[in-house]
Amino acid sequence: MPGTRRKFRREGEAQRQGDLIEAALDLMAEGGPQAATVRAIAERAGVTPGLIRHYFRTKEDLLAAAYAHFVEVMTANHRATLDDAPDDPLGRLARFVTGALRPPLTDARTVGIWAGFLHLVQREPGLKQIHRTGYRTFRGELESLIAAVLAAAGRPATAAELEAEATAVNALIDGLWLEGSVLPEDFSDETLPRLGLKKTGALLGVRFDNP
Amino acid sequence: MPGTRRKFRREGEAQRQGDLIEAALDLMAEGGPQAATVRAIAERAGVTPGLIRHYFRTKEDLLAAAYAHFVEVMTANHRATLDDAPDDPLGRLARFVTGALRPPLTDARTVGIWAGFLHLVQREPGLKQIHRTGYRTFRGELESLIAAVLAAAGRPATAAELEAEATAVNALIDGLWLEGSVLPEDFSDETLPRLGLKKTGALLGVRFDNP
DNA sequence: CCGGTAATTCTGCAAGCGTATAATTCTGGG
DNA sequence: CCCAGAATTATACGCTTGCAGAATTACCGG
Repeated sequence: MPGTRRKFRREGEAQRQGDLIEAALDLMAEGGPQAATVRAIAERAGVTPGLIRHYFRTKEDLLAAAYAHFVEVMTANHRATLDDAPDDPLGRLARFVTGALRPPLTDARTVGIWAGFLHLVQREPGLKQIHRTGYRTFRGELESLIAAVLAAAGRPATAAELEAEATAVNALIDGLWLEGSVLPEDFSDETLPRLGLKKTGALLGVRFDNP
Repeated sequence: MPGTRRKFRREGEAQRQGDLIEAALDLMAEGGPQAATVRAIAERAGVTPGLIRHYFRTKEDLLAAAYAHFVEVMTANHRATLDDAPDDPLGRLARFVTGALRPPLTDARTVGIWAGFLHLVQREPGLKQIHRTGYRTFRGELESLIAAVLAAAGRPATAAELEAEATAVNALIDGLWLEGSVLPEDFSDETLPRLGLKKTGALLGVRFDNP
């Protein structure tokens, strides 16, 4: 009975690669590295396992591509935060901070993917480089936003001071990101952005008037 | 040739369980869940795989015990931070914050274990409970330290204010813990505790005089 | 010094893993 | 309309995994 073979439709390379990457990220978010098996990824993408090797030389290649995509999307989302931002430095920093503490940047999926990849990122130099670049970009954006705020407040800062301020605000955001993602039931929707904004003000010695 | 069988020494239950737990945590820190296989754990503990089943009903049981131990040790280390602390509220909070940002509480091993267990903790209610309890303990300690500092400064806080302050300081510590552990080469030994202390002061509106 | 027993090792198994490759089926260009 | 070639599925292999149970060995009490 030759009719038992599964029907399929041909899709473009970009589409299939994208589906596989998305499936890999979903599984990594839900169950960590253990859940992101070749067979599970293929099934989630609506495809048989063999196809993965047609688009990626190895599973590790697929995971590397997935991580790169993840970092790119995160960076783009952070940037998009400033799309409809006002012109004044305080307003821009406020958008950036609050945006970082709302979905899709702060949620269980994001931290799940982050944790799932952590060991792979530490081990593979290629992934570590991707991680560093993404981190530096975020950090640089934060630093220039803070520089503008301090300058507007008439308190220009040296490079070292600026670095310290950015590290602290960065840590505050990361910590709230972590807590809000791991224990989401402890924080209702807007408490995280509000708290992040208020305490960023405390760190920098400025006041954000408008919520 | 019956002499090929491996020599061994009998150890007490506590000793062997402890060795297995330590081995599991080491492997989890180094390579995540993928590395913490039954065979690898046994080898690291200097034992054959079968013995694990003599002391733990299943691998999951061993991992749960390992995670519980990990949380206990972390909690004990946080407490020990206050052992030789001064009496004044500012000094006590300073000890707590700086202690949390130094080894063995802040290092690559700790965050590796934390990330390695994350998905298991989210999935298994038992582990989630252990995590919550550890988190609440840390958080409670921080809250009472902050309460004492604010009271001494003549600025007593409501429960809600206190909770917000503790959440923020907690986030700052967590964020610095994360960055310092994942990118240790970016922070020399004492910058993390110093920065944490200074910025905790900024968050609470107090000054820590003595470094 | 010796037997009983619990700690430990050894061997084996079924399932799942990533990968390789052969066999099919869809689809666009003539 | 059809056929060439690429996209996709199917099958198979060797390895690793967690788990189970039988076989052995170290140690304690007499």
